[in-house]
Amino acid sequence: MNQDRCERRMIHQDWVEEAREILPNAHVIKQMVDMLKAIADPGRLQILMALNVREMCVCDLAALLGVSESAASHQMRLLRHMNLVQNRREGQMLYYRLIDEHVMEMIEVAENHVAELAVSE
Amino acid sequence: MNQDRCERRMIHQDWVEEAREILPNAHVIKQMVDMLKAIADPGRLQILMALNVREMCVCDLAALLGVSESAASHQMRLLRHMNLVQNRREGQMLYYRLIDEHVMEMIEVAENHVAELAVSE
DNA sequence: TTAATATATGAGCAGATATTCATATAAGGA
DNA sequence: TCCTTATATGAATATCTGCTCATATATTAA
Repeated sequence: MNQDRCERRMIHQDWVEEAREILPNAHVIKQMVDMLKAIADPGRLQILMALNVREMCVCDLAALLGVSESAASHQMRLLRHMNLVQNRREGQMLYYRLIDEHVMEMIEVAENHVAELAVSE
Repeated sequence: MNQDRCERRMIHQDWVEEAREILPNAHVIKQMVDMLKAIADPGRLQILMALNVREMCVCDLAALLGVSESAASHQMRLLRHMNLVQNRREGQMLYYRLIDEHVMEMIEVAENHVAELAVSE
């Protein structure tokens, strides 16, 4: 098995053990990844950036991205389940807004990163 | 077509247009998403956090994650192509290290986010 | 109550992504 | 030179993800 071979070939066992100690547990890693995955999609990223300006309804977001309302609604469900957005009903429409300030912090870091890439190219 | 229906049903055309103006262009969005996707994976996230402590070789990283060296090498290629890590040869081994400071900024925000989730639960 | 609008949701499909397996390359030692 | 070790890589497979389509729910108006 590869697993065994790798155990035998592990070069710096002390480094690996130290790394294991500083790494968060599997549950925390999963929560971090879930949040990152929520942002790591062109559609959802644009939705989050748009909602940072003002709340919007599903049809607006669908029009913004040029996708069906069903597709937009699926994305909003995902963001809702990740506790990144909330909605407010006004008549027939649901207005979505951001509820998490960390998301925009991360998006800003990503923007800065890309801006620096552009300079260094 | 759904697309047309949605255009017809767009509720706040002015909001949508304003959102379009503040959104980065498609190329920038893609670069941001590529970077986020690179981090949004349990294996790569742990690799990046481990490399933040010290450089490591592929076999160490494979052992750390409990995956084959081939799988680890594929992940490293991806991170390399994203310009997030660099390697340095020392004899037969390649030592990988971080070359991007934004990645850890983002990972720290994600960590804080999860820590706050834990408090509010 | 019936019809229309706005959104939600489940199932299924298509495209993307990660892993495995086999093979290739690069360096060191015999 | 030949063998071993460490890593890289292409192809195939398996899993995941996002979209579409059909249908359901909730609200408003007639």
